[in-house]
Amino acid sequence: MSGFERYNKILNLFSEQRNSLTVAEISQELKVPASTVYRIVREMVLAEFIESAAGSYFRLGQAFIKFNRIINLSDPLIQAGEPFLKKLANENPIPSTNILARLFGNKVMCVADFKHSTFKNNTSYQKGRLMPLLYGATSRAIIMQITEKRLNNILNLEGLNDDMQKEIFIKGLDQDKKKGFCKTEAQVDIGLIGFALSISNKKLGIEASLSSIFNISDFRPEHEPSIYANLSSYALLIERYINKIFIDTEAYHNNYLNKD
Amino acid sequence: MSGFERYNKILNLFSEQRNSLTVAEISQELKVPASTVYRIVREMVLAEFIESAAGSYFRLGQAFIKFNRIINLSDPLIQAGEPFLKKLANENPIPSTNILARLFGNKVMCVADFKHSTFKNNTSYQKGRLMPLLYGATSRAIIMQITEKRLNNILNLEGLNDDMQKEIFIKGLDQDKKKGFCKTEAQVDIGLIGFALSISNKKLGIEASLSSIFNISDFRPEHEPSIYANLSSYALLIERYINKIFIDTEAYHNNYLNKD
DNA sequence: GATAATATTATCATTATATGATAAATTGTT
DNA sequence: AACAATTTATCATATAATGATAATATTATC
Repeated sequence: MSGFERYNKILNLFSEQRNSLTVAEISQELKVPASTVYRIVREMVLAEFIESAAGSYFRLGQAFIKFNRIINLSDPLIQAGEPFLKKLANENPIPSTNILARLFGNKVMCVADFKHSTFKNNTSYQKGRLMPLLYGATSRAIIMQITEKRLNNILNLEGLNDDMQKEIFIKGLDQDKKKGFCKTEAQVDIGLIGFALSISNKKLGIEASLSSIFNISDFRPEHEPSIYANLSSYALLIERYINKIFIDTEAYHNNYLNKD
Repeated sequence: MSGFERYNKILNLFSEQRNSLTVAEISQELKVPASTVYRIVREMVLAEFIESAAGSYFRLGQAFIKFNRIINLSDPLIQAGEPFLKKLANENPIPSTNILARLFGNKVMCVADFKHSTFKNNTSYQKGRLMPLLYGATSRAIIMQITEKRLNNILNLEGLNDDMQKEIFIKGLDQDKKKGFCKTEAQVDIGLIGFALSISNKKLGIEASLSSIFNISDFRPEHEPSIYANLSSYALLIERYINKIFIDTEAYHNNYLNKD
């Protein structure tokens, strides 16, 4: 364990379920002596990446709130996409949750979401939550974009090692790719149906998706055309807006440099 | 530069204004050779704390979104306070922004906010934003809680070195402490008036404040009683709820341990 | 599409830092 | 007040970070 990994491993012990830990627990999990963990934790407390909670427990620190805000204000995907999620929700024919997601290691992470007030369901998708890579339209619309080689690596990491199964999965993806959209039923949450389209920007390295999730009980086949129409027009709008941001940023940087 | 500080210094170069940087820029700012910066940045990119953007720029990474979510779900102050902010906003006699804030190093950070739909003003206060320590009711209601010694250190860090000025400032704080609430006009944003109360929990180490911000143009003296009534009842509610969370968490931990 | 300019990675001897066992101090509990 | 648990300090040793330089890779320019 060395470098940033040393710190990251500690941070990654924290989760939704286990949001506070003692030094003894960290020490046990990482098989590192307590004296060493104390030293490392103290450093991170100083930087407010960790904070001490009651009863010798430690929690994630406020620094994450601070940096999260900067990302919200500056991430081109969030900036470009978030304003449209509400509009998409309002134009969908039935109650929906609408999601912008992107790759995060070998998982998919929701980076923006808007749930319509009439949508009654606790979807798994929430901003910041990691989702499985192999299930759900949201994820499929992302991994259908990446190269076969990378996909293969990621699939292995996710535990899909069987060649037969892998081939089936990739064939399914290829079909979705041809169609240009993804549709899955109850793959992530039972009772829900999801539709997704890819969003990408090569220059910015963005491999993302826009998706709408509905209750199966609300859904009728005749809704499908308008769902696709909405998704595709907003996906296009978001891609264009991302491009605009990219160009503006470039201009800003050039300007900044010239002033030296 | 050593330990976590090495990584933290790089992260802290990113800001709302400067949300992407090149290695050359980082190298210049920190006076560290580019070859070293490349190595460090690569590590952080791997951990997704930094990500590469277009044109050899780097940005803050998605890891912050992930950890921010865990904090939102688990921070006792946010958990206890956030649900009440909307209610407070609805019960205030005039349009308002309502804020939960706490100490963050020698600054004050907003950790939750709710702006009423009728409140038309871009307050500086937004979740994750660092605010000045010496100005605004929100900040005063926090620093009035801390010990004289610590306050003195923090005031020095904030550049209030003059003994005379310091004394005046502390006397003003003491008066607010006696009154039990803070009221400031136009100290942070012109055209706004703020009211704040302290929120604390010793066991959890929480030193925070609950505040309501209004447009001066909406405000009439006859509103003041109900503003105070609302703030104090919600501050009390939030403190009690924090305590409940504290007790529940303790019980959970005990339960967890007994199962071993 | 070749060439020049930038950006990124690799190498490696030197220097600096992290490690962890132990002891000491602090804090919390009964 | 005594005891247990948590946290900090110490220090010799092992390990990792540093930065100058060279080698690639990527991007921009003509």
